[in-house]
Amino acid sequence: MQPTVRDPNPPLTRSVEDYLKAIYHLSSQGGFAATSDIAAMLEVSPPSVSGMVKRLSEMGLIEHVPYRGVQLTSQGRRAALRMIRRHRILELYLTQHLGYDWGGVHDEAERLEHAVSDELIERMASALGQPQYDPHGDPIPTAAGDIEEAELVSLADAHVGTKLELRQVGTQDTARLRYFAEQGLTPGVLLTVSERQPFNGPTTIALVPSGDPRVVGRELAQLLWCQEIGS
Amino acid sequence: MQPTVRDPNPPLTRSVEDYLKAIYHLSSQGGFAATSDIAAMLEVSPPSVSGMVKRLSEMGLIEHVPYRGVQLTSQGRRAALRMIRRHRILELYLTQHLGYDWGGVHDEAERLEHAVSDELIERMASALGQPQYDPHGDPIPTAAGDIEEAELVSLADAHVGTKLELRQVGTQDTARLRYFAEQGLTPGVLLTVSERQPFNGPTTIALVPSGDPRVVGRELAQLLWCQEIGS
DNA sequence: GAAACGCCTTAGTCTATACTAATAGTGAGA
DNA sequence: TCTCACTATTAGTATAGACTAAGGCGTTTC
Ligand SMILES: [Mn+2]
Ligand SMILES: [Mn+2]
Ligand SMILES: [Mn+2]
Ligand SMILES: [Mn+2]
Repeated sequence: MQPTVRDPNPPLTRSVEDYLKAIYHLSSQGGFAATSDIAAMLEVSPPSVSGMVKRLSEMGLIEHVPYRGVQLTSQGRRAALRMIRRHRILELYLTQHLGYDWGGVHDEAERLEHAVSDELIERMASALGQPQYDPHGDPIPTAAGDIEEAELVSLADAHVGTKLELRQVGTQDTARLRYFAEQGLTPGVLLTVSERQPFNGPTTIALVPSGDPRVVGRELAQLLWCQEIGS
Repeated sequence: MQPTVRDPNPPLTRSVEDYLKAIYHLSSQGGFAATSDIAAMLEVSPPSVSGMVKRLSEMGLIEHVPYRGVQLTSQGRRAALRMIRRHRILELYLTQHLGYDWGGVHDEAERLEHAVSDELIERMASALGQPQYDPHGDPIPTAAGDIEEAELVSLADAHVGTKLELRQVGTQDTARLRYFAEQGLTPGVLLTVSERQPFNGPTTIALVPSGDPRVVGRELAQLLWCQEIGS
């Protein structure tokens, strides 16, 4: 009788699961997730992130390059996609079957995603007819862990007349980020492309649903990664 | 700017909520909940219970009489009934709307009860038509915290011909408890009263659904608290 | 190439909750 | 009334995860 052996594969905790999701989202555009960005997304202090990063890499869930950032291992990616599947199915189930609106649904899913069993998620998925998109149009990963890669287009390249959802802002520059925020250009915003001036000129857009116009120069437009909203 | 003031009313943790539920169930027959019974119910060690008991009484949720046991304060009772409402509505919703059977539903509810919002519970209750009983026939407390007191009758007093659910075993004696367990007489078991001998004689019952007969002497029958199953 | 600034990490602390080992109280029987 | 067996509590330790304060690394700027 040995003095208690540590379980080599303990279930992931709520914190761990939320960190993995944050890292997935922050590194989805191919790079590293920075400590301070993870901290901002999860509303914890940077040292808390450093501490968790150490644990996660010891668990084999992430790869850490000191002072650079982190990336998910394939094991970490699998775990992150599992949580994203749960989150998105929950959001859809709550809106479709329990009358939630887009607003309230995210916070509820953020807590429930850690408490539901795989069985419950699959029962909800069945009740929904094996859906592919959540209420916000985001793709739902399959139970096997495959996800439709969103085809993002920079605003500078988007065709005039298309309707877009702003999905990612491709800079970490504080001044630019602050400017985008002032303009109401934050991830999740819907817009239509009104016109574009020739010779690398600015793009004019209209925000949805307000209709407010914005004129965005080419340099900044290249930083705004958008997803076309299906018909 | 003071050095961080402790929130005087932090949300209850999952552990605290489960302790309160356990204490509620163990002391429902009017007495104190014993440390070792709480420990057994929650599958933790007795010292863990002593530790939690100290915290809960500092929070004003229980009253602790050292070496005797604990009882809920009215605040603790309110919190316990809130969890029981959640648990039972969840169990009913999962069976009615998502095809769960009696078996799987309890564990799922045991986790979800801590993660759902009041709003979600009330939406489920609405979808179920403000139900009064869970899938096991247990009464669902109202949102205001009222619960139908189960009218328990001891097997020694139950009328011949009635169908009963065994709800509580009114002893802590190990030998008697062991004997009851051998006989399959544990809380939750369904039975019908077949006959009773006169002059304080034994009661004969039939287990449901197996039909197996049991003959229970008066002394023991007085320890078996049952609830009549409605028509 | 040095200085400065900003981001990242380390060091040290705190809380909640569990555990084991040791001690103390209680009530049933001798 | 005393003893013993059981139960409860205390003491001490561990882990996850958060925090603040302090120090280290790298990039930008001159
Ligand atoms: Mn969401
Ligand atoms: Mn979450
Ligand atoms: Mn249950
Ligand atoms: Mn529970």
